[in-house]
Amino acid sequence: MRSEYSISELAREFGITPRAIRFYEEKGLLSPQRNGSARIFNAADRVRLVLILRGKRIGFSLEESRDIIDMYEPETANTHQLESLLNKLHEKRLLLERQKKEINVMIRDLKNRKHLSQGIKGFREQMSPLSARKKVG
Amino acid sequence: MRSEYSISELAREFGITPRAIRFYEEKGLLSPQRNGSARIFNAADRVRLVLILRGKRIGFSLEESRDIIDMYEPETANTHQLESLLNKLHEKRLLLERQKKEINVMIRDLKNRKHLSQGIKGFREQMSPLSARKKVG
DNA sequence: TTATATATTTACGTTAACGTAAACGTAAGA
DNA sequence: TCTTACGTTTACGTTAACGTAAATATATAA
Repeated sequence: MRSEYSISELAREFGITPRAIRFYEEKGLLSPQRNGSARIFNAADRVRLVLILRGKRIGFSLEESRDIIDMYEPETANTHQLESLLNKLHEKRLLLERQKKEINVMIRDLKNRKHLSQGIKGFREQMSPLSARKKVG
Repeated sequence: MRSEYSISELAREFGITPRAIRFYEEKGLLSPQRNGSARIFNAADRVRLVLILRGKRIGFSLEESRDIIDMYEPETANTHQLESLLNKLHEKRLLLERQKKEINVMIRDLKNRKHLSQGIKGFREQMSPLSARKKVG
């Protein structure tokens, strides 16, 4: 089994450009060895790249992914950091759940076109309690 | 009940800056009336702003939100467009569900730290079927 | 009258995540 | 030897969604 990869091999495999990979290195998320000036990626580098791309799909920035990657490194991972990362993941999940609910609301709205009749009132109470209260005070 | 708002009133109410509102207008998502040079927003403008902000929370770009807003306009909304918007919303929901699943995987991974033992193999089969097949061919 | 708050337009700055191009070196194959 | 494919570094360009600042106008309260 292969354990060394060129930059274009990895790029092809993951459907990204060499430029992207170099960019990740520039940002400190990768640090492959060199053969002269050419980069040589090993299995560990490859895993890091996988984590970067997974992070992207989840909607993490590269900065956030960096933390995740560090957490996957046995040496670096301390319990406190692990907890904080788990918290971030939980928050992200909550965010996704909220977004999903909002989408469901919109889909329902559009399907029965409620907004044409009582939409505005609905919006008021749902999204801007301040203005709803303004009517009273 | 109020039916006209200044730019700063809306800004305060929704916790955004006047600049943001002007920007939305610049992008064609709002087109309030004017009193001389000063903008005057009515109830309909307000609803559009609500939709913009809802779109943002869902994770839509302003361009995408523009479509949504148009869809909420009785005159503009034709059945075909409505269908396509619903499709976009469904896709977005699918994306969110996929992201949630990936997050759950990461949380589980981190909790029992599976990646330390069989992590790399797991990644291969899960994320890069091409390379998994490469081992055979 | 001066200060304060509000409004406008114009325009340059900022962050993220690369894209794109230039200028160059190297190795393999026809 | 010429082309092709791959690699490098440097550096400017791009999109999105505003932030920030400057210069200006207007109204109102002290």
